[in-house]
Amino acid sequence: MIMETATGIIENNKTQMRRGVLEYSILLILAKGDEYASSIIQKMKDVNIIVAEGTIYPLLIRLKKIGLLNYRWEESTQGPPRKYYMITDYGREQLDGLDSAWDELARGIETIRNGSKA
Amino acid sequence: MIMETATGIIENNKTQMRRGVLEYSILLILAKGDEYASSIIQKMKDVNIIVAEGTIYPLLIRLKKIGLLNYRWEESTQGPPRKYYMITDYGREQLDGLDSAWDELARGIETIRNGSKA
DNA sequence: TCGAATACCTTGCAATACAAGGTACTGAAA
DNA sequence: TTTCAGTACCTTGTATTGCAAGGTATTCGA
Repeated sequence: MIMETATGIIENNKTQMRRGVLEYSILLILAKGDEYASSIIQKMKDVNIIVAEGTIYPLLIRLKKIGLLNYRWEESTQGPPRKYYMITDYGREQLDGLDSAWDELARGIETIRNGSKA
Repeated sequence: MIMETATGIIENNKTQMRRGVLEYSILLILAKGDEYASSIIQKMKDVNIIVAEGTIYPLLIRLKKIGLLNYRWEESTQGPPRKYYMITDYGREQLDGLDSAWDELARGIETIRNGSKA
């Protein structure tokens, strides 16, 4: 049984909000250059979007499966080999659509926030 | 078995993005004035945030249960009585937190989008 | 009295984020 | 040469939750 506390509501919602943009931000990051899972997690953390490993690995596999991403193995001198993901042409197409979706959502929220008092 | 199609990916993600801001937008709407479920759905649809009835009713009940909302019954000349929801003081407090959470997320996405090419 | 419009609500399914736990490689210290 | 710390990969099980579908009740006009 999980208690819902004051900060819990906020935390919970932050998590919810993040969920919605997970795939979007991964594609955004990979559109700038190839990255491996751990570095994606780090880049997202840098902008306060927290993702767990258990989230990112299955997600990358899924995005690969539906053709948005590909990967290649690359040796590392600092540990085990890294799986570098890259975005496909198809992935870039889809990313365009997600850009629009995000803009639309952001506009929608903005409208509700600032809209006339009825 | 559900096939994932090109538009399906986008649609799916739009849905995902919406999910994250569902509670937030409900609180935003109710912070401006009392509304009943159907009118909330309509107001959200007006800004292209689509919500189903099966989503909103359980959600309003949940938000009431954790103290963010209250409601009162009001007669209608155009059908059955309406359950008008209103935001509580506690709800307003929490809404402040959600405002920040949204701003932070929007900033994060913006940074990833426009950040230096590295 | 029947249907259309409006409004409320519940059930069951499917999607999915994440905590927790696990494997394996490298390099350096003991 | 064994052990440990750091890095990187991955899987399993659980809990949450949005929504399609189905259901009840009220009002009003034909």
